[in-house]
Amino acid sequence: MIYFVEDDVNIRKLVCYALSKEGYEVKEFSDGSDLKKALEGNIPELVILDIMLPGEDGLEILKGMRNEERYKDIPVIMVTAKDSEYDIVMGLDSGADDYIPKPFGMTEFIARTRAVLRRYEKTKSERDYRIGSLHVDPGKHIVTVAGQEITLSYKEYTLLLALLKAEGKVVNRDTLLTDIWGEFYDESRTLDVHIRKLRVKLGEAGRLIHTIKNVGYRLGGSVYE
Amino acid sequence: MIYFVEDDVNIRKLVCYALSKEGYEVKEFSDGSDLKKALEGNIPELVILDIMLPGEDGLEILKGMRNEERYKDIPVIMVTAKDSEYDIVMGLDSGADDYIPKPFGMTEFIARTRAVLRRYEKTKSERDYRIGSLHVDPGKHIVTVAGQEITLSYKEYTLLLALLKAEGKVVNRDTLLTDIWGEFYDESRTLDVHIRKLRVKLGEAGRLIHTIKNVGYRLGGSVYE
DNA sequence: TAAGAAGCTGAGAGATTTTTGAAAGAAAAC
DNA sequence: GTTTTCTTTCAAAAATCTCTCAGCTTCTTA
Repeated sequence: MIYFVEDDVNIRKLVCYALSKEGYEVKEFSDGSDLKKALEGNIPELVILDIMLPGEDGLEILKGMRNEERYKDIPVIMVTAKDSEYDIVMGLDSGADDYIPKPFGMTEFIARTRAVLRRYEKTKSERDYRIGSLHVDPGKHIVTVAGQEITLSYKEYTLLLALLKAEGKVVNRDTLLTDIWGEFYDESRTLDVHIRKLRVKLGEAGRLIHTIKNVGYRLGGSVYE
Repeated sequence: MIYFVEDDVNIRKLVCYALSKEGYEVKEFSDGSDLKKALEGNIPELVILDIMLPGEDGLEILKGMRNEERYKDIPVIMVTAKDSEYDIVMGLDSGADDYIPKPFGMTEFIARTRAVLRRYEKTKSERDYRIGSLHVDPGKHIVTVAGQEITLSYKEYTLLLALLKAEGKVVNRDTLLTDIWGEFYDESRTLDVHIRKLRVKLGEAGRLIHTIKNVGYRLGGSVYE
């Protein structure tokens, strides 16, 4: 799913048409506040942002996104008529993944979109995780230990996935807390309790979760795992 | 290290100057065959390729790189005077990470370079340290000596990392004290005690930690280490 | 070679951090 | 509206870490 933010109706329709003809699903927005509402519901694979917008401009929206844990990995392409170098530099430095100056040809537009998505796919790749006897299929939402299906609650599952995504690297307590609980819980034992439940439910695979005192937790990654 | 391939001497010098002033190390090449030789010796962090080149052109070089396992993850920026859409599309579709049309301003050039490198850094994992039989993976927080995993406490680990980061250079007692403990501990034996624990836990690799009396400690860096 | 300085060592008290079991509070299912 | 399940809190217990102390060793130099 691609989110496209642009106030000019003609351009919007044109681009959406072209993108969907290429097989992409697109949702269009005319300003930043609409986009924000939509982001709360769903995380798109790519956001294409006009810099010149009524209300909050594209750069500000971008900066806002880069500061929020949930949104900061979404690739963003900036589009604008102001093709002064200054804007390009600002956009790239604020963390845009690419920059397309108006007027643009549709072919170039599509190509850049595809390039950014390709780059993104390379890191993400939706696949199963297998570590020891643990097997998780994120697509199907199924967790298995030694062939036995395990039922996890929502938080437990989210936590497990957060650890899996790190691929054997340590995940900070804070990172987990803010990613899963949203930075409110500071001094609470909530995380520990959930880790424990996970360990228990995972049975023999529970030992894959390592505590790194004063830092966080790590799933797998040891020499023999 | 950035590899920059461009046949026009003036542009080459200009860009190299600008990049090195930004703190990047740059090696310049006037054609593809020179680049290829260099690639065999070293993997750079980024290759910047002119499309128009004597001999093999930039697009072909890029395709060649993308087909070789060793080279296919190196980020590539294409540069060219032909800014027809066709070239852009071709460049991006062959797997270029960005595209800069000539004539370009230096600021934009640098910004795009920085953006691509930043993106790349994000995927590239932190480097491991290997000295003798000691192996430290900072991402996983795992320390191994001769293949055996070693458990270190937080302070021990932090101390080890501080020594490793110095890459064989001596680290002052004071530096260690202030970096790890925060400048309060002046006359205490705390540091000595932790060094000792490290040495003991590291076993045979413990001898890598050298005491430099009156100065501090050094990890590795001796002729045969 | 003796005295002083700097670093090493083993033990252990005190502090910190994590784990745990139980239970209250919320949310979802019935 | 009640039951069930999930989530969070709480406080005690366990595990582990950190730092200090005091005697010992090694090195330096006068």
